[in-house]
Amino acid sequence: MRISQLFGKTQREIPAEAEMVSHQLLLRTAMIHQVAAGVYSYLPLGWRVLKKIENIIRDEMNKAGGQELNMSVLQPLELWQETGRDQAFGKGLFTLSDRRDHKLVLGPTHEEVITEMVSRNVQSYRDLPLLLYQIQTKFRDEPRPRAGLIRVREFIMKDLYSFDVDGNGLDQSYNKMLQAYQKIYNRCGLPSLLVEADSGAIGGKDSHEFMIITETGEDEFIYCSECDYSANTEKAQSIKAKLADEKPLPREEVATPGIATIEDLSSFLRVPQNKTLKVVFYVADGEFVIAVIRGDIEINEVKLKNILHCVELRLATEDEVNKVGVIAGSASPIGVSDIKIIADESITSGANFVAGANKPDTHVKNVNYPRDFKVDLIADIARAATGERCPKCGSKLLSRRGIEVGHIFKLGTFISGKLGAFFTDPDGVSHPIVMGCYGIGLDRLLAAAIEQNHDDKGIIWPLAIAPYHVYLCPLYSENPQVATTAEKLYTDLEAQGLEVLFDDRNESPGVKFNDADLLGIPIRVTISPRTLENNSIEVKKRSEKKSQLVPLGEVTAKLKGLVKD
RNA sequence: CGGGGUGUAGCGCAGUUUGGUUAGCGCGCAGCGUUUGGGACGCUGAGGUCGGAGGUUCAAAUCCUCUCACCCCGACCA
Repeated sequence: MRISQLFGKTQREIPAEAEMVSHQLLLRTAMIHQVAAGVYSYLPLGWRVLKKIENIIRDEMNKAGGQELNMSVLQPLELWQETGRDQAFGKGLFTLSDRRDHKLVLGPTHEEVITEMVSRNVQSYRDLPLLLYQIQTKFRDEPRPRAGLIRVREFIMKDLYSFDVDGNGLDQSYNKMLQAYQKIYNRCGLPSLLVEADSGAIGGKDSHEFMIITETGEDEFIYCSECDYSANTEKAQSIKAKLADEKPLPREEVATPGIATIEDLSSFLRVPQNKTLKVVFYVADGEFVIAVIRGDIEINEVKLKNILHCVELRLATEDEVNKVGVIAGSASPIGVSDIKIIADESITSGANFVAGANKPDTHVKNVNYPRDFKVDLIADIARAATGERCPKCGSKLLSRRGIEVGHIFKLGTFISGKLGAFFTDPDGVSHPIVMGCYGIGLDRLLAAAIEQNHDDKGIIWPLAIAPYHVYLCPLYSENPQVATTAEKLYTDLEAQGLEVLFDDRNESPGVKFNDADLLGIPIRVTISPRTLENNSIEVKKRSEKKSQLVPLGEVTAKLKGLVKD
């Protein structure tokens, strides 16, 4: 490709709206163009990268035994109502009405559609197992699209669905996918990490995410310093150090004027934060709920949501809190009887906590559970944190940030059961098909690749997903020898199957080199009168500082070798 | 949805507080010339509904009201 013909121009300046590096670079290299919040178009360069990622994924899916198909983007809302997942997805579903006022959704995922289709085509255990997938645009009306391609409302996903006769079969399919995913990330040049995850709105039991580690990632995960345990923070089991037992003392009210936060309370009363109780108000599907946890620990709302089996969980508003009659800032589970109270396990060890008094500007010392208050349920609703003990081996836990670039789920039978996808076993007995689903967001993987592979000059593409292999960069191209050498090399390299971006512009060396670095093409080939004096050209890898002169006769072979590595 | 912010040329910005002539600057773009191993220079030129609507005023990018879009922080997730 000649740069002079390429649609899309590089930009010197960082677009004001872009904060994340991948977002900035995607815009500066003209790989994407924003159409609306969380909606982007791809320009040729970006689309090439996406296609490379797509082909790697397709190849690995096929190798794992997957069959590619393509399903409709439009889906009847009724199908979602049958599984109840219209509720779970809630406002995230893009819905529309047709001319007959039939409600349709733009597919955010395809469990319903594929299961319905599978139910018509699978009757016997002999038809199973099945691995079916597609690579297709998905729509989710995200509450907050952000960071360029990291979180968008329209995105390209590879979604594979597995259908098995039993849990054993599901485990095998799941493992196949797990390994295929690892191969995909490796082939893309992106080391990934497998972490345990919550299954969220998709549903199901076991679930793992694939993380690409970057400090700017939006997900935090916990991992063990010794063993292989790792989990998304929202999923990670939290094992808090137990507090020493003490003799329970009599309750005692203290005035705490103007004290509303745990930090203030702790310093005002000179009590460590882990000797206080924190109370947080939520509304779960319309029901007011109180969560109680030790003052030094954060509540994990994903766990809380799962325990409450609710669809929507949000913090209660001030009005709602007032209406219920608890006093924000001095709230307390003491004496509360008609509201559901969920408490974290952390309140069961230690004694003589400081808690609110449900009176303005007043707290209570020496509060003890269960002596002083009752709860409806004790559970792990705590956010795991660095420094805690590993639930598997007891070693110290650490945390890192990353970008979730893949997520796999053991769905089980809850969708097939509801949609009537059954098979008959060898004994003639009917069973629901056991399902799994496996997703990769291609756009996000692209963004993550940049997030992980860049320097202050621009992108450093891993060879396998680079838009082009070679940046052909003639300097002083009005020099006839430079021009003819460049043209010939361009033709030769393309004939050899190398993908060449030919900077045929009449620009200064600085402009060309800077664009080469910005675009991040893995190999740069410079031709100038200076190199031609030595009957050679200069070859430089984007990932390295050094360059080397290569005799003209050896260039093609040399570059072919570099691209193979 | 709650909190914070920004909308002026393709991009980055100034001007808005304190209303006042033809709305500026840099980059980029077009033409000509000189240049060229890390974002060259000169000259000439094109390019604007100042996000939108309404209002106040002799006069609005600037003040008021409403509205839209986008970005950032939280709930969501590939």
